[in-house]
Amino acid sequence: MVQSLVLDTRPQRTLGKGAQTRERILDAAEASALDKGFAATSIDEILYETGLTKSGFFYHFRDKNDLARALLVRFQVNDAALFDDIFARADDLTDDPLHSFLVGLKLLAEALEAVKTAHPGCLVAVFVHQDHQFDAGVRALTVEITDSWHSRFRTRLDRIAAVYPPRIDIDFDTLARMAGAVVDGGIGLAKSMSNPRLLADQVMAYRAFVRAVFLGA
Amino acid sequence: MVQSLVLDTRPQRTLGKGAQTRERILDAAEASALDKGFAATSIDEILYETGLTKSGFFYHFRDKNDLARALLVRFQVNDAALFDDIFARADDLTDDPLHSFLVGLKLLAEALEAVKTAHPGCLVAVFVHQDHQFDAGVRALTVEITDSWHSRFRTRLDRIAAVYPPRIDIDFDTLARMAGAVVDGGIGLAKSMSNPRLLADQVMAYRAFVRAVFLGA
DNA sequence: TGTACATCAGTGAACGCGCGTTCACTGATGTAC
DNA sequence: TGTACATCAGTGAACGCGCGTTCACTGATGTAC
Repeated sequence: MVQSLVLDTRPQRTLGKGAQTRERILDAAEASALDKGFAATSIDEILYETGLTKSGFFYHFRDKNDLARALLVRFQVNDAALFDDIFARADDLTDDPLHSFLVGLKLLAEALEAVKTAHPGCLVAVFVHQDHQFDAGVRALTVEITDSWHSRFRTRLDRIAAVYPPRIDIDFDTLARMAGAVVDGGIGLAKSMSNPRLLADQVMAYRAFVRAVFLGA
Repeated sequence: MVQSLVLDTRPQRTLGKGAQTRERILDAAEASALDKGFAATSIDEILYETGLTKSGFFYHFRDKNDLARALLVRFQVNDAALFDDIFARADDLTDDPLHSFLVGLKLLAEALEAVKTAHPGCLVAVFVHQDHQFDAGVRALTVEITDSWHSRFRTRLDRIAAVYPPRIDIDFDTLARMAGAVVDGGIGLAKSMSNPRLLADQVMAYRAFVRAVFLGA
């Protein structure tokens, strides 16, 4: 499914006081949720991190479910920005859709490996694995994020196939979704083995597969 | 990381009364943990499913962490049995290590798709994403399970390479771990999209990659 | 075969703490006239 | 420019429920002699 891409989510400086506090709450909640899951992330803990009082928290979020939704919305926005940024840089380097995609995957692998925190994790994965404690709005968001990854990759694959006829018989929807699955699985792998390198390796393995599909072995 | 393979974990009939109750507790806990995470799985809920009283539960498990450990131990055993079973069947069909592996992956894809529950999920993934609320014993178990998957696949890949020189430049450790990553990511994907087919598709995509590595595109 | 005792597999009631949530209130900042 | 009022961004205290855990006790089964 869809992936971490732990981003720099520090609040922009143009935000007002309230919005800044809100971002600080989200930062603390995200860190804790990635570390031990959202259910185990208590509001008290967030208050300790942010120095707020309980009522201060509830001024910004109606309830804990509202916090979950806000976390995913922010992730969605930042995630999309990172993706677009990386592949725009790749497009600048070459006009060839295949080579641009391969460059983009390499940049993605580097970005994921460079993530500072020892345990990068995928917010969406965290929520998916704790599915049924959230309301429909939260669940719909995880689907939306997953879908947007899929369609971005799918579009790129179609553009490549127009130039390079595929050498391997594989459904493009599956190949597109595999990117998300590999990143997600790679995050879990890197997390459980405490080795961020393993995530980058998985992305590069996916890249090798895409290369083989369009260029042959 | 390592993967679901939701197995048939019904208690064997040779178990004594106490052991049977223990299995029933584990069944209920596993189902709930896969659905909404282990932290959100309350003991009360397990009691409701099993018809026990609270003290009945604590007769079998010292505390909740003890339950977590038991869940992973049982998963580890059943998971290994399923793996061995599937690849033994594949070995019966052919002596060629590559074709046996490809058959095994196909059987694995089928087994994963056939899982009855609408939301198959990976126990290990659930625990990895809730890492830091458990003691060191539980964390060590997730590493152990992940490692055993890796070494099983790695062994098979080495045996294949002795016969089929690889056509694609890829590290075998990474390729071996990719199996777990793809299954894990595929489970998340299937879960968030409510479509078990997506998991089987991912396993088959991995299979296509392995084929390309050793047979070319 | 009967009796004594030990272990197994629980019951029932209570406890206290932490959790998410509410509510009445408040000082600082912004806006209208 | 001063005053009135509204909104923003919170505070402080309390509440009640559910959670994991404990403890004294018990009926059924197994084992020794």
